[in-house]
Amino acid sequence: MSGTEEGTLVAQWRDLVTCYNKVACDLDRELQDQHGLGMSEFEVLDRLIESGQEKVRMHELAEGMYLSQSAFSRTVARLERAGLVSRAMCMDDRRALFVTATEAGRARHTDARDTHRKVLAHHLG
Amino acid sequence: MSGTEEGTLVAQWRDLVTCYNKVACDLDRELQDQHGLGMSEFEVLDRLIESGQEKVRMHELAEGMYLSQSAFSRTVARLERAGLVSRAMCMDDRRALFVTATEAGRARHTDARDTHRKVLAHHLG
DNA sequence: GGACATTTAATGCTTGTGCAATTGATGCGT
DNA sequence: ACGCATCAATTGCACAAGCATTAAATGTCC
Repeated sequence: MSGTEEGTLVAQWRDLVTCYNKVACDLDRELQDQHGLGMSEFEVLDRLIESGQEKVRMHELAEGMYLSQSAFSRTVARLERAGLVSRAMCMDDRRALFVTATEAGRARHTDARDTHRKVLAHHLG
Repeated sequence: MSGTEEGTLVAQWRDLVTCYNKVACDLDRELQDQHGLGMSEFEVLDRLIESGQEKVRMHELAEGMYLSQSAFSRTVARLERAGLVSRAMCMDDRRALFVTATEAGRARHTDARDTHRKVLAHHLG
C-alpha cells in the first residue's frame, strides 16, 4: 500500500462522489420540477415498465436497486399514493405483493423518460 | 441519440449509483461503528488536515466538497460538538470563520484514516 | 400436526440533506 | 456617508434514507 496508490484511491473516490452528487441532484431537481417525481421514484417506475411484465413482485422489483428494503417499500407507497402504481395481493404467496403501473404511471414515465435521458447525456455523455 | 446509446447511458448511470451506494454505506457504517464518524464528517476532517494549514476558512474548506452549504455547516457543527474541530472568528473578514482541527480531531483522523483507506481499497481496488 | 426458523413487506424512530429564508459583515457606486 | 447588492454562515423546515422491529405467511424438521 504505497502513498501514491492511496492517493489515487482517495482521488478516485472523491471523483466518484462528486460525479454522483452532481448527477443525482440535477436529476432529482429536473424530475421533481418537470414531472413531480423523485429520482428513486422514477427509477422504480422505469424498472417496472422496462421489465415488460404487467405485474412484478415487490421483492423482484427491489432486486438490483440501490435502496434499502424500507426505502424501497416507501418509494412504492409514494408512487401508489400518487396514483402511478397499484399494489395487489399475490395469491400464490400471500406475503408477497404485485406492483403494476397504472395508465397514469405509464404516461408519466413516458414524459419523464426524456428528461431523465437528457440529464444523463448532459453529465455522462 | 440511438437506443443503444441510451441503454448504455442508463446502464452506466445505474452502475455508478450502485457502486456509490455500496461504498458510501459501507464507509459510513465502518467509520461510524469503529470511530464514531459519519462519512461526511470524516471527509471534512480529512480535507482539513490534509490541507496542511493550521486554520482554514469555512468557505475554502467547503470548496470542492459535494455537500450543500447548509449540510457542510452542520457537519462542521457536529465535528465541533464532538470536540474534533474548533471554529474561530476571522479578524480580517468578520463574516468568515476559521476551522482548526483539535488534538482529539487529529488523533481521531489518524485512527479513522486506515479504516477509510481499507474500505476504499476493498471496493475500488 | 406442532414448534421454530425464514421470508415478505410495512412501520417507528432517528438522522443527514437540500432549499429557502435569515442574520451579520463587506464592498461598491453615487 | 448613505443605500444597496453581495458574500459568509446559520437556521427553520420538509423529506428521504437506513436501522431495527414487527406482523403475517410460508417452509422445515421432528
